[in-house]
Amino acid sequence: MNAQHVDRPAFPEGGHEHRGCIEDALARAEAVCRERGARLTPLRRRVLELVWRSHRAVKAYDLLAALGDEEGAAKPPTVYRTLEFLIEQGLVHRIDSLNAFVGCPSPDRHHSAQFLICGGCGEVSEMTAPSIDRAVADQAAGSGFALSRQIIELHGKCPHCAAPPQNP
Amino acid sequence: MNAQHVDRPAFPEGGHEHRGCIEDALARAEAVCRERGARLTPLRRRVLELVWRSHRAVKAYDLLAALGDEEGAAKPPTVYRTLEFLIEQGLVHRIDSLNAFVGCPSPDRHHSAQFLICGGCGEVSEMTAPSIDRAVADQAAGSGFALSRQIIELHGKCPHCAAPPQNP
DNA sequence: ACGGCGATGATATAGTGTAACCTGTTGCGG
DNA sequence: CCGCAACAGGTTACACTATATCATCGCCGT
Repeated sequence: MNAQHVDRPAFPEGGHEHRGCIEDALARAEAVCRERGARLTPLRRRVLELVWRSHRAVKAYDLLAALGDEEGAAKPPTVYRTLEFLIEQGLVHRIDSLNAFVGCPSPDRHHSAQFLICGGCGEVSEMTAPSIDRAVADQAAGSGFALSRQIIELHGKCPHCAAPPQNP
Repeated sequence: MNAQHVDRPAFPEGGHEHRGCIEDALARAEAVCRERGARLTPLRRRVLELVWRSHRAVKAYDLLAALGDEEGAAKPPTVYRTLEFLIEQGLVHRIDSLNAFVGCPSPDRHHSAQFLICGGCGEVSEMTAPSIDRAVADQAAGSGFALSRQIIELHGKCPHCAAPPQNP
């Protein structure tokens, strides 16, 4: 079995074979949609692939441009509708502080998510930290607040960008 | 001494005397700016007052409209520059998930903040929860991530909106 | 074939934010 | 007083983000 997504490193090495990431993401998307009876149409598949072109968050209008390059130019509603579907299915997350979108590495299970966003390389790493969830849930409950959705986006520098560029 | 801002309730009662909130906010702003040598000009003061008209997050273009109503119509850059100043001084926070702005009840001290955002009445409550800060800092450190800014916006229902409308 | 439905296309417009440049004011040193 | 620097604010124009609305297409079941 392939349990790669369980202990994925927070930020992949620069030289990693990214094609594998894309293929894995598409395979998981196929599986998830088949299981749920959701239709992963060619357009949706293509947009998901474009989102996964990097580990950075992608802007809607960059997707638009990328789609326009290859076939009949897409229009904004097409892209936003497609993203809406992908988000509903948990295949993509929206990063509010960037107005941008990033692929979810584990769409097969429901999960809360926190995002580490590197200001250097722009890469985004998703994590699910029970300790954060617990602290948040406790605080909300303590205020009598009925929590429905948490947005946690942490900006800073990833290990590669924070490290001084000197070599060993 | 007035220690009201220390144990402020998460969401004020509907019938509270809001004029006091505004006055307090303006007084704190005056004090903070005087202390730092920052200039709280009439425009900045007016915008801050408009932000504090409610405990909801205010959109930039609503501020724009409110300013336009009363004097020579303001233009977007004016509002955004003013908000930028207020944010730099910690007098206002930006709520990224709403593209909107809310007054900070305790601008006198540096603090991380988490926001409870009610989907019912739209009110926003700021809190500083050390337990959340700690969990976040631990997780970031565990990933080798150098944290610089955290965005934590919690959506749900405030106690007044979550409670069934029945009476005792 | 027909109707219904979901996906996509097309047009238009609303909402959010910034770049670039200019003007006025303030305070300070010469 | 003059000139300068620094900053606040004004103006124009534009870029970017997002949604409303209506039309079309293709698929599926009857």
